Amino acid sequence: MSFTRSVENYLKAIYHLSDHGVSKVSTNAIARRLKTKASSVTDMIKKLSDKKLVVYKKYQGVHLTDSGKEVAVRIIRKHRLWEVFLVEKLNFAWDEVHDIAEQLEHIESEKLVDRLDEFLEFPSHDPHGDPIPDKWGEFKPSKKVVLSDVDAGAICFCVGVIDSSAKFLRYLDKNGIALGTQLKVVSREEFDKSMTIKTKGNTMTISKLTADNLYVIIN
Amino acid sequence: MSFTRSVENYLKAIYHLSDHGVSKVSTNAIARRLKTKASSVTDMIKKLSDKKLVVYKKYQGVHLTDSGKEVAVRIIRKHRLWEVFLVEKLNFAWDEVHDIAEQLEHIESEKLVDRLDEFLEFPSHDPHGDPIPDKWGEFKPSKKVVLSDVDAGAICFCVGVIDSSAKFLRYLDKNGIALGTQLKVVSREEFDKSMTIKTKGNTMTISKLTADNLYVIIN
DNA sequence: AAATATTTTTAGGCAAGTCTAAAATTTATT
DNA sequence: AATAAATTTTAGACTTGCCTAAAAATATTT
Repeated sequence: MSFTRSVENYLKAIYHLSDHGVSKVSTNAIARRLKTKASSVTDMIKKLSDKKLVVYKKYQGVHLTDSGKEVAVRIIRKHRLWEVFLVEKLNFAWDEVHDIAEQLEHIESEKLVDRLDEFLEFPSHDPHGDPIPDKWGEFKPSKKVVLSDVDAGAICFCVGVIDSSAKFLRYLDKNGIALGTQLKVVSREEFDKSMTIKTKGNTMTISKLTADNLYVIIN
Repeated sequence: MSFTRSVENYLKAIYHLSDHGVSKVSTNAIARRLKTKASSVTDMIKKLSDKKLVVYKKYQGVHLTDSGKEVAVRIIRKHRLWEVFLVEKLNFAWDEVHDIAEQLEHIESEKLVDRLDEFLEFPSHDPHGDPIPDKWGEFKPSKKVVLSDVDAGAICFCVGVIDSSAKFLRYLDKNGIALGTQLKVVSREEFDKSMTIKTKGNTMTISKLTADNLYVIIN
């Protein structure tokens, strides 16, 4: 099965808007996300419905069928793998890669995707900390959380920031925290909610503000 | 300037058919190459002409303008860089990469192309031995020749075969000749046109038939 | 519950790119 | 030079995906 770029984009949008294909999505929500008009969305939804990629009842919104979900997940897998490639291999910053990955995700070749996956050593998450589905469309269980929610003793790795100001990034850099940095939460201080964490190089205490702005994956 | 995929494909086809944009190309030749109908080609040619990418006179064929040539070369650069990536980094065979590169060549991002070029260490030729234009659209001077045309003393590297039968490829493999293999022509025998060549590993004599079927680039 | 506002759908149109069939032009052949 | 053959162009139609404007359905206020 091969679909047009547009069909793929609609399915991906619906997938994201429906919380992994679970709930129903309104025409307007799709239009907003794809920067198109509601009438265009209605047109396309009818086509998707004919192709059995979504279930549609007039005025009631849509939801993905299993095969629609499958297509969406395949696109997401490609998008995230390409993002890893751009950041890890071509030294792009993690905030530069989205638009390029948006194009690369439509390249058709299963062999290419699998080879890329292998080349990147089967990454479990993209540079934004979002999980990468495997070849069979399965997501690894771990999920992105804010560092301040992590219990003492846990080992995790840094996958993203909320505050992406130059100031904050510089602060992290100075302290040896970067994308992919492994860290262990040594202890948490009840009083001011600060945390002591240990990286490969050193141990340090960070403020609640810092911990609130760091995304990590628990190993 | 950004063009549709279709426009890019037409320009690339015309470039190849016109011997690097030099001579005029007929409607039918383009149709044959793009597996489309002559009438479709006429339609598109008019649009390309409106955009000043080709010069067109009814019934007289087309040729590329400078800006048409520029666009074509940019696509060719991308195509060939991606081919190198697929072969060198993702371990594709050189005869598997064309269709995938055909898709990748349309990805739009100058930064991506330049980073890829750097990542691949500025390759001068693709896996088929065709030269890769640089960032400014300039081709490196060296060109692909048949090994039997190379003078004694010259150092070159293998970039392709004419006979791509399994038998021939196996023979080359057995003798340590592969894509990218450096070799020096030690001497040429007038009598039977055989050649003695030296690779990193060993020195051997090859028949005229073999030398006739190997493409090399002279360093 | 009626009136109003919002959302969604329909109807009709447009641009890109393709097609077939027929007409125009050029090229080759007798 | 006239005719036949091949090439190229025109004319008209189709699909995909988008649009605007108006109508229909649903949701929200009063």
